[in-house]
Amino acid sequence: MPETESREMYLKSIYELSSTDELVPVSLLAKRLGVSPVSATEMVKRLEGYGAITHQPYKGVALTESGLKRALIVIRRQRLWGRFLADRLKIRWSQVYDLSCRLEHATDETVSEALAEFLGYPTTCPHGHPIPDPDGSVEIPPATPLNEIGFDQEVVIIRIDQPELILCEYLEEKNLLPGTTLTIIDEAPFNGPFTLQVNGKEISLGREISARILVEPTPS
Amino acid sequence: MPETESREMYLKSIYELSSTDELVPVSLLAKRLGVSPVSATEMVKRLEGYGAITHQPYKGVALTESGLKRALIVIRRQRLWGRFLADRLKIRWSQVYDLSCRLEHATDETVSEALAEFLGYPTTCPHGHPIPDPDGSVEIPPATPLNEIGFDQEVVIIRIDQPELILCEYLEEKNLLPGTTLTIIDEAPFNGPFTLQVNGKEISLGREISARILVEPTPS
DNA sequence: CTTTTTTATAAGGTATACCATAAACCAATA
DNA sequence: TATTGGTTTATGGTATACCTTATAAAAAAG
Repeated sequence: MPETESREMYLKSIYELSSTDELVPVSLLAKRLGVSPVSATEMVKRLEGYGAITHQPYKGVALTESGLKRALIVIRRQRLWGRFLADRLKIRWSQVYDLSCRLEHATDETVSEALAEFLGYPTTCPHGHPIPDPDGSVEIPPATPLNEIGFDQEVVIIRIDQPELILCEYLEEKNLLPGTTLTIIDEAPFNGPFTLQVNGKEISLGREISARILVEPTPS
Repeated sequence: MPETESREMYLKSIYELSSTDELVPVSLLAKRLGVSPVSATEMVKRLEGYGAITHQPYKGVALTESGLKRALIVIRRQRLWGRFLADRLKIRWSQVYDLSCRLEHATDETVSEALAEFLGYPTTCPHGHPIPDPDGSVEIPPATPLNEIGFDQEVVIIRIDQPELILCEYLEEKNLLPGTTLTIIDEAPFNGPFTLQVNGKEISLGREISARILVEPTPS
């Protein structure tokens, strides 16, 4: 399979979207990549032909072993670049994901391994995700979506799932970054927003966003 | 004009090839980019339509003012990445040009300016070429092709023109890098190779290669 | 000045990756 | 069970960027 940027993006997106569920609906994939469902189906067939994914019609797609490895190698590169952009170049946290996404496709093994050494083999990206090994293996530290946490439980943000630009700009403004400590102090009815206590301030946060914020109880 | 990788490569190549002559023959451009003359002509027409280059049929192409600026911005990015790869990642000198060439297209202004600051605003790339300003302006320090230098004149290598992989691997092996001091001690007849004195050793070097090595007399 | 070489153009094709529209199909629900 | 809605397939189209083959035109060389 020739490694094009488009194919790498599909594999990466399937990986990111399959974090919760087993099968990723093609429609969801299409929405994620900003293409029509027809285009996504086309590409899904191509990737299936290459043995990178499996497709259960009307159900969704999943990465094969080799597809998963490819995805994780791409993700390793993006997360290494993420660290570089954030830590060394002092690029704004919210911009890092999108910018590292462009660099990941222009990076081969020589560069990514030299970069890893240069950075001192970091273990997580600026959004809190673990950086896979060069051979494409990761262990994902357990964490709980913020919307599943009860009241008055002090938690610390571990990572942000699917950290797109708009979400990150919002979180950056509210200072909800990995490492931030917070407590849910109220919950509006009818699936309304949570009220959080963060750095002595009260913040209102919608359900959808809070599902993307993964936390764990503070080790008190 | 949408900035595709291919277009950026054409503009960059035209710039690099026009260092000596005014007009770059389309055939030369085609050879440089590894495409057929027909394909190069097609692209030349497109770029002319965008106002990035001018084309004098049967003569060659030249960058317009805006095309030159675009080319120099791309070149700035490549040369900054070149410094990063060589100095920070310790990538082998001969590999740097090709690897930085991939990164240049994945870099926007935010990243390239942050990179410039991180690197401490270097003035030359690892091959000795000056790094253009962010607005696309350069001054090229004078230097003489090695094949135009007389005998027994001690010179120092300033830069390597068109530093492709194969050339660089050869030069790296022979230790002919920017900063190296050498003297031409002999010249074979019928356009045969030069004999150089480098680091106490004698080296034989062909004419074509020596035309790519730009030097200046050592300030003795 | 003619011939050869180089350069350009014309015509037809390939591959990737996207689009819209319409028809067929499955699944879940009313 | 029939219908609705999401999914898939089919068809035809776009854009980029490459290819080969062949012809035409200009430049250089004899």
